[in-house]
Amino acid sequence: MTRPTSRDVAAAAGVSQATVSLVLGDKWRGRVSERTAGLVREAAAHLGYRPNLAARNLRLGTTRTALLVVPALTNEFFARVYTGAARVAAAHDFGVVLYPSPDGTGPARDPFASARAALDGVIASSMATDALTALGGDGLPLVMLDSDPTAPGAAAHVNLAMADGTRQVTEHLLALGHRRFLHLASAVDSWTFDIRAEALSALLSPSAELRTVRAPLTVHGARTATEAALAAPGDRPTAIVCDDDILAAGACKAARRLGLRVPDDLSVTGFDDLALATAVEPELTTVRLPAERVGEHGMAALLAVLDGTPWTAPDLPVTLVVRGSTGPAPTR
Amino acid sequence: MTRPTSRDVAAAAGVSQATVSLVLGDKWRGRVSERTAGLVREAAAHLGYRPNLAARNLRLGTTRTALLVVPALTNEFFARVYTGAARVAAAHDFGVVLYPSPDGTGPARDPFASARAALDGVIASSMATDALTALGGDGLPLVMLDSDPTAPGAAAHVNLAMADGTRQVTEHLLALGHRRFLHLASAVDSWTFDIRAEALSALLSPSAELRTVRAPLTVHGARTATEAALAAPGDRPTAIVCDDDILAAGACKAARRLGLRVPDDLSVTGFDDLALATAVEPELTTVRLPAERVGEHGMAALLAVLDGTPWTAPDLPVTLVVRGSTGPAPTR
DNA sequence: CCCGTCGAGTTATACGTATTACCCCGGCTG
DNA sequence: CAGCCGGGGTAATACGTATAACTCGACGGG
Repeated sequence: MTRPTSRDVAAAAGVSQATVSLVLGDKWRGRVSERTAGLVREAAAHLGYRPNLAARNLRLGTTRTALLVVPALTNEFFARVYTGAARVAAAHDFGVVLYPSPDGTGPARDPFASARAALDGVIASSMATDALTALGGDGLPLVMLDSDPTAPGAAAHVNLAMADGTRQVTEHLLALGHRRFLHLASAVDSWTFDIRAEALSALLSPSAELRTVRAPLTVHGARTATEAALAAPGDRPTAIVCDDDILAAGACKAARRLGLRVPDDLSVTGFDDLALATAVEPELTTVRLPAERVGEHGMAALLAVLDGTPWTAPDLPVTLVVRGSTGPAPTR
Repeated sequence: MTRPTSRDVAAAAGVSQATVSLVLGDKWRGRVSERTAGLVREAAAHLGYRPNLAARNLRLGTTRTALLVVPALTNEFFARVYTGAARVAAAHDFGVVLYPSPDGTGPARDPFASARAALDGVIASSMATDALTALGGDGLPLVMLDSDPTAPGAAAHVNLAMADGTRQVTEHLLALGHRRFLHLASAVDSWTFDIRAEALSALLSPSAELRTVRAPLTVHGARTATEAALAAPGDRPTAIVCDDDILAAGACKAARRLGLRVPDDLSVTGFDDLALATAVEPELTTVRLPAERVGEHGMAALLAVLDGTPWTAPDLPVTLVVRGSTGPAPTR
C-alpha cells in the first residue's frame, strides 16, 4: 500500500539497490549491462516507482528548487514573471515555488516555513527594501528583481529601465503639448516609485506642472483617488501618468464619470502593458515591460550565483506603446 | 560556511542532537529542563539554524505539501484559487506548490518532476478529463476542482453551481426580452463548457434562438470571433452569453467596432467577476464565482482525504451580479 | 603462470532529522 | 536497605537515495 522504493524495484529486478539507482540516474554507461538496465527499467515501470524527492534532496544536498517571492499573484505582471522564471528553471531541471508575500490575505508570515519545500535560493520581486532585508538573514542566495540595487544582501539584481520608460512616456506627452501633469502611483512604497517620480520631476521641471497622487493598486481605488484629484481647485491636469495599467484604467473611469473624454480632454498613460490595457476603451498608451524576461533573467541570475559564476546584465529595456488613450493637449 | 545542522546547535549548547530536536520540535514538556531548553534555543538563534526540510520530510515520511495544477496563472481566477488554497494550507501547516499545466509557454511536461518538491497530494483545477487521468496514475491522492465528477481517479471533488449560474444569467436576459442568443465559449474543452452549454440550450429551446461560438480565451480572440459572428447573415443576436469575463470584454469591443452600443443594441454577460469586469465600460453583468472558496474547499478536501476522513460538500453557490452591460432587448 | 585490466555488479556509507528505547541518579516507600 | 519511580537527558536507529570503494571472474599480454 505504501509507495515502492528503489529497494523494491531492485528486488523485483533481481539486482541491488545501487544498480537501480545507477540505471535510473543514467549513470550506467559501462557499469551495467544493457540487459540488466532493461530489467530494472521494466521493474520500475511496472511498480510505478517514483524516486522519493525528499531522500534525493537530502542525499544530494541540493534541491534544485528556488523560491519566488511576489507581492500578489492576482497581478498579471507577477504571474508573467513567474512564467518566465519557471521556463528557465525547467530548462535547467529546476523547480520554482511561489510565495505570495503577505498582502493581507496571503498565507503565513514566514516564507521559508510557508513554502515548505527545501530551497536552494530565493528570488524576490518588487519588494520594498525593508521587506527584503527581512528575507536576507537566512543564508540563502538572494536575487532581487525590480528593487533598489544598493540594498544589501542581494547576490544579484535584475532591473527594468523604469526611468527610461518614464522618459519615453513623458516626452510623448510633452510632444503632444501637455504641460499640466498628474502622477498617479501605487500607495505601496517601492523602489520603482522613487525612480519614476524622480525621473518625472526631472523631466518636467521647471517647464511644466506636476502633482502626485497615490492610490491603492485597484481600479476602484484609482478611480476614487483620481476623481478627488480632478475635482480639486486650480487648473485641471491634461495628462495623467500612471505607474500601472490598473491605475490607468481607474483614471479613465474617473474621467468618464466627470464627463471628460479620453483622450480629447485628458490623456492617460499606463505601465506594464497588461491584458487590461487592450481590454478597456480607449486602449491604453502604456509602457510595455518584459515581465517574463524579468523572470527569466532572475532565474538565470540565481543559477549563475549558485554556480559561482559572476552575473551581471544591463537593465532590461522597456518600450512605449502608443494607443488611444493619449492625444494632443486640449487647446482650451 | 555551510548551513548549521542540529548537531552544530547541540555542540554549541552542550547537549545532544536529540535534545535539540526535542526542544525545537516543542516536544520537551517534562523531558528537558526549562534551563536547557533556553540554552538550546539561544544557540539555535545565534547560529541562525534552520532545520533541513529535506531531512525532516524524509524522516517524517510526509511533506505537508500539496501540488496545485492550474491551466494558466495569468488568469486571475486561478490566482485566486491558489490564494484560497494557500490560506487553508497555511492554517494547517501545509504548503502549496503550483504547477501551471502546459498552455504552450508553461514549464516541462511532467508535473511531478517539474514541481520538484516532494508531495503529499494533488489538487487539479478545471482540467479536461483526459488531462486529469494522465495525472491520476501515480498514487497520490487527487482532488479535482471544477471538473467532471464522474471522472475516475479523484478522491474528492469541488464544484461550482455552474448550471445554476447559467440559469440565473439566462433568466435575467429572458426577462429583459431577449430571444436571440449567442453563446461565446472558450476554445479549450472543459467540463464546465458542457455543463453550461447544456443548461443554456435547455433553458432556451424552443422559445429562443441559440448559436455557439468558441474563441481563444483572450480579449483579442474573443473580439475577432464575435465580429465574425455578428457579421454573419441572418438576424443578429441581441444577447451574448460569455463563459468568461475576458470573453465578454472582447465581445464588447467587437460590438463597439461594429457601431453597436452596449447595452442598448446588444447585451453582454460574463462569468467569474474578475477585476476586469469592473474595469471596462460599461461594467459587466456577470456571474460571480467564489474562486478563493474553491481553493479553500479544495485544500480542505485534500486534507480530509489525507486524514482518511470522508469529505463531501454541495456545489458552491454562484451569484448573478447585474451591472451595466445588460439591458432591455432592442424593440427594433 | 602471474599480473593487470576491464566489465558488471555489490556493499557500505552518509546526508540531517525525529523518535524510540535506554541510562543514570536522587529521592521516596516499604 | 532493596526496590521503584520519575526527572533529565543520551545513544541508536531508520527514513530512501546516490555514490565511492570494493569484489569477483574472465581475459590478454608478457
